[in-house]
This record gives sequence, C-alpha cells and structure tokens, in this order.
Amino acid sequence: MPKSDHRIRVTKMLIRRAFTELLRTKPIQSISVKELCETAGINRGTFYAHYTDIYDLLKKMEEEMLVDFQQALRPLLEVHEGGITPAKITAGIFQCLKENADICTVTLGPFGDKEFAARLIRIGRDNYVESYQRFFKGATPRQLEYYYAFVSAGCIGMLERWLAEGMHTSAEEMADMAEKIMMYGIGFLRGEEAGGEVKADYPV
Amino acid sequence: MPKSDHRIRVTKMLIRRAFTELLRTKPIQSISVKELCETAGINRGTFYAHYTDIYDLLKKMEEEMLVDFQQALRPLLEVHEGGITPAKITAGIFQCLKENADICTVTLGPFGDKEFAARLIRIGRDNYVESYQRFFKGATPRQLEYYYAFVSAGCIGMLERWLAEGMHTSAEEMADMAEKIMMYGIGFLRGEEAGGEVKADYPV
DNA sequence: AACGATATTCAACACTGTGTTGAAATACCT
DNA sequence: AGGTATTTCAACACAGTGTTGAATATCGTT
Repeated sequence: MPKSDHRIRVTKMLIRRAFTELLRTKPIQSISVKELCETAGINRGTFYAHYTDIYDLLKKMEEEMLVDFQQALRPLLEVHEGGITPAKITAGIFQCLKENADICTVTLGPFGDKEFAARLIRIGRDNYVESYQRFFKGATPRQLEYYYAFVSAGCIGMLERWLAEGMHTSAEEMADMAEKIMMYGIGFLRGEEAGGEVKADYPV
Repeated sequence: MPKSDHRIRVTKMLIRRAFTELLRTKPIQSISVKELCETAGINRGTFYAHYTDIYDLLKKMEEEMLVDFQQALRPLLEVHEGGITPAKITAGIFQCLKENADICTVTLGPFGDKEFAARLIRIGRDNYVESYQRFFKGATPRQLEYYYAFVSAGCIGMLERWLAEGMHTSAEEMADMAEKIMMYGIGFLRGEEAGGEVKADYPV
C-alpha cells in the first residue's frame, strides 16, 4: 500500500512551488486556480483532485508547517523541569521558523494569513501561561490574558520583521532579545541583564 | 457646489453597513459584489459607481478610519514636550480605536487585514522611535528596530484581544497596562509600579 | 414649483473563472 | 508485464464580473 504515489508528490510539489511563487507577487485573493495551474504546469482538474480551492491549499500547507512546529517544540517541552530555560524554548521556536522560512515568509508576510499567526500563538499559549500563573499569583486573570496577548503578538511581530530582513540574525540572538523584552520591557534597551529580583523569581 | 449629494451618502452608508454585517458572518474573500448589493438593497451598478471591487471598499473604509486616527493623535503629539506622557498618548490611541470599533473589530479581527494593522503601527512608529533613540544611546539600531517591532505588534495584539472581548475595560486602563508591559516586561505582573531608574529615565 | 444636473435603477451584454464530468492517456508499483 | 491509480483533456452548466445605454428618481438651486 503506497502511502504516497510518486506522481502525487510531484504534483503537490509543483502546486506549492507555483503557489509560493505567485504569493510573492500578488495577494492570495487575486490568485485563481486557473492561473495557479498554468504556472504550475498542471491540469486544473488535477488541482481539484487534491484541494477544493486556493484557501484549502493554503490551509493544508500551513497545517504541515504547524506539525513541524509542534514537533520542534515537543522535545523542549517534555523535559520542562529539567533545566530547560524559556530562552531555549524561544530559541527553538525561532529556529523552527527559520527552517520553514519559505512558507513562513508568505504566511507571516504582508499578504499573509492572520489566522496562521494566531495559531502559532495559541500553540505557545498553553505552555507559557500556566508557568506564569504559578509564579505571579498577585496578577489578575485579566492581566495575565493581556500580558500574554501582548507578548505573543510581540513575538510574532519580531518574527515578521526578522523574516522580512532575511533572517541574518541568528535564532539564538533573536530569542535572547525576545526573552529580554518580555522580561524587562524597555529596560532591554539599556542593556539591563542583571535584573535581580525579576529574573531570579522567574520559573526555570 | 454640493460637496456630497444626499443620495451618495445614503448609498455609501447602506453599502458599508451591509459590508460590516456580512463581515461578521464570513471572511472577505467569500463576499461577492452581488451578494453585498443584495443585502444593502442597492443596484450592483451603483456599487461600481463608487468602488472598483470589494477590496477597494475595504481600503477606503480603512482610509477614513486612519484619518480619524491621525486626527486623534495630532493634538497629543503637537505638545510633545509639554507634559504629555507616553501613557496619555497610548490612552488616546485606545480611545480612538474604541470610537471606531465597528470598523476595527473587522479589520483587526480574525478575518481582518494585516496591512491595516501594519499601517496603524507605522503611524506610531515615527513618533515613538526617535524618543527612544534619544534616551537609549547604548542600544544598537537593530535592537531598537526589534524592540519597536515587538511592542508595536504587542499593542496590536492587546487591541485585538480587547476588541474581541467587547472593550469592557476602559481605554485608560488598557493604555496603562500596555505602558507598563512596555516598560517593565513581566514585572508588570508583579505590580511593579515604582520601577525606579527605568521610569525616571524615560522621556516625558 | 420647476429647472437642469446628477445619482440610481434596470436589463442586457460579453467575459472570466468555477467546479464537475467521462473517457483517454500516462505513469506508478509489485 | 499487468492491474491500478493518477493525470490529462475537452466539454459542460453555472455564478459572478464589469460595463453599457436608456429610463427613472432624486438632488440642489433659482
């Protein structure tokens, strides 16, 4: 039982390549199935054999990326109490995004899909929030909500800028910056490394 | 010379009302001009007399919102050195968004437009970045870039959550939270009000 | 109130893209 | 090499697009 026919893989590869190529020049809403198939060099009927429409294609591509994303995070999260710092987790995230740059530059780019970013955020959410909650009992749930809304969107914003600039900075350095901004806010710009209490109290 | 015919205003109002109504139920990409005109109760030809397509309509609605946005910010920015705190500016921003909730819930919502959020960010950018640069000479330009990318996206993220929750929190409180997160990072959750040096050194 | 000007309606048009069909051709895997 | 699965191809009905011109309704002004 051939899990994946060679022809199918080729077809899907052609479709996806053509799709990302088109997305570099125009927003998704003005890409038609017809045009996509012509640039991919495949028959239109073949497209419909695999996807229902353009947005279905996008969704499935994102899906596969998110599987990678989850897999990249899992080993980091499993140890959890075994000396893994939040910085390392964050670095792992950036690294994973870097490895999937071709898709991410599109889905996180100016013509990208908001929902995709939202899902990236949601994946991180459950892992981070509970750690926070344990260590900041004084904070109200609403404050926690908004803090997470802020920093998650903030990380996405950094990621977008990073991708837009060709990812010259290393994943580790990006993670380090993100971590520090989350920890110290604007203190980050003052090279505030030894934050004292705040850092010490943060879950390891 | 009548600057705006009464009929035109009525037509545009009907179109926009129908548009936001439809956007509450389905993503923009599956709204056709035909359907829009039917729910608006106007002729399809009339739509094309004012807009070229659905996205043109969205763009023009966003445009008007951004004019409001700019106007709401200008008085705050003009004084600039006269005792206006960043907190007040931020509160003004949240207030403006709240007044344009009908459009913003759409353009910043899950089916919304990334470019719109990006433009909101860009408007704030020029005003904030130079203030930062003046006071944080130790920071590299890249650090400034990424710090701004982080906090601007962070604010948008908070805004989105705020809109999604029906804006029950006051604009002032939102601004206060945003401000503190930007200043103290996670220290915000520990009720860190008297940040000492950091706050004192921050531009007024 | 009546005017010219302007906006909207309406029906019709050609056109593009959609999504599906069945049969033929092609490539796959064992 | 053979049976199977995939792709191709032409054709189809269908829905939405964007534009047209003439008729109608509404406007601002005198």
